Amino acid sequence: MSTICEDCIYRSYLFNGLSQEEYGLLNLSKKEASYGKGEIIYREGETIKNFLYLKEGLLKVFKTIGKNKEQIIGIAGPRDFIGLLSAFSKSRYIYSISVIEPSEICIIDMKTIQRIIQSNGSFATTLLTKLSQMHDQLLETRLSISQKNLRGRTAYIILMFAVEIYNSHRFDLPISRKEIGELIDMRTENVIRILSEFRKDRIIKIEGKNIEILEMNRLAQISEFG
Amino acid sequence: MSTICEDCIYRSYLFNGLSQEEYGLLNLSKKEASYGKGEIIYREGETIKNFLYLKEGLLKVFKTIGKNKEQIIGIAGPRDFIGLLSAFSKSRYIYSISVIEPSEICIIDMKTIQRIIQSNGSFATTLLTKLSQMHDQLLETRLSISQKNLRGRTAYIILMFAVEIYNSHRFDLPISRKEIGELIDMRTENVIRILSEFRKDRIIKIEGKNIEILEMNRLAQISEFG
DNA sequence: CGCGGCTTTGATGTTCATCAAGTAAAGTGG
DNA sequence: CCACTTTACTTGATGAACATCAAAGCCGCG
Repeated sequence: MSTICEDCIYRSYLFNGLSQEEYGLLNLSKKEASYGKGEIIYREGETIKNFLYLKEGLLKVFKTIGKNKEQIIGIAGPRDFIGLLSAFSKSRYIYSISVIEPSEICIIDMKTIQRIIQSNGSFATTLLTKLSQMHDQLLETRLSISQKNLRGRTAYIILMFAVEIYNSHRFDLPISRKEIGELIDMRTENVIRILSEFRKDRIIKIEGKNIEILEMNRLAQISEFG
Repeated sequence: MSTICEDCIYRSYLFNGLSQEEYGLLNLSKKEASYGKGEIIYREGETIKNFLYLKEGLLKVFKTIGKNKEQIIGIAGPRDFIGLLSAFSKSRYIYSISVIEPSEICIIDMKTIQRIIQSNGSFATTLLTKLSQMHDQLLETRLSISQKNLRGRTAYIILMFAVEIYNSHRFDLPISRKEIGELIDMRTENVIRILSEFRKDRIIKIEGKNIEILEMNRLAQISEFG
């Protein structure tokens, strides 16, 4: 029950305006796959063969450092391209990807993408734009985090989930306290401590994984500089 | 006394294998400019009109944070593309660039680049690769720095200058202690303190701006972890 | 020659990591 | 399904790493 790319409601604008022939290539190459919580989609070091597009779900992009330690680079959500970061610069992935929430992924052969780049200049330009935007944002996030103190980082990450991922002032944290720490360079203990502080200060309500933001403005201020 | 791109000995491999017509476009559009120490090439926020290529010299890529505070993102050297980071994702620069060492820059109209992307798929692919590599390395550097303690960061930056920029175990630091701090997220005082430690431990010789690495291996170990 | 920015060292304070210890929750195998 | 093990969560106490403050010498530049 595979959708035809031309008619796909999840389709990224990246694939708008292709020729009939190019859509044909896409449909021929394209596969779809479902992944469950905790599954690894690929590991750092594996050869890149495909171009991956996340239709639905939530993923974690990370690196393994030493033993039992992970550095989380970012969270990928619906309509994100995955592995695009290394797809053109390396032959092997530089980060690993695992599933946070059940995900639907479109898989397109890299050779097909290469062929479309060759035949379609607008596609190439749009891809350049997309890639640049992703990289910009990742770097921006890192620079931003490294400037903030722990309270600022914690506020920042709560806002990220509320605004960018769930678009709601109330949501369930999809990751553990430990993983939050790995994402914003903090120890687990401090993530917990500061979340508790925010609760005591009545900036958020928090019960297990569930978070409700009570004072958006104060949170934004703490994130900005607190 | 402008060189023709086809014959340019500084030419990046990015421009290899263009057609006669495409070289024609390049030569028509291309300008060259010299900049002296301390000059600002462009500021964060300015509209992007050109594609810049550094033939010779050394530049500093940075962001202004608050008042009198800068975050240095990286150092650009010969054969680097400048502003490529924002060129495709934004209409305005997101970082500023200033000159550390006298520089020679090639200036090509963005429209010309766009036209070549349209007409030449290989060029598009190579550009995608180049852009990805630059971004990868920047992000990698940031992640790396954030994992290290201050001694590790200081060792890392000395090695970066020695290996990537000057390719020599003896060189003059092109930037101030303060700027080193802005590059690797440290206070000026701590940069100085740790450089002094390294001297006392006979890992480096240091006299003003001049640095000589005495124990490359120990420095590498400290950078790696310690 | 004097002002402002860079460099250096020492003293002090704050922030955050680490250690420890206990409870709760979630897998796992019999 | 229950006992068991592991992993996540939480709080407090302690110490190390780093920022901040202060003061003085140096250097380049108008």
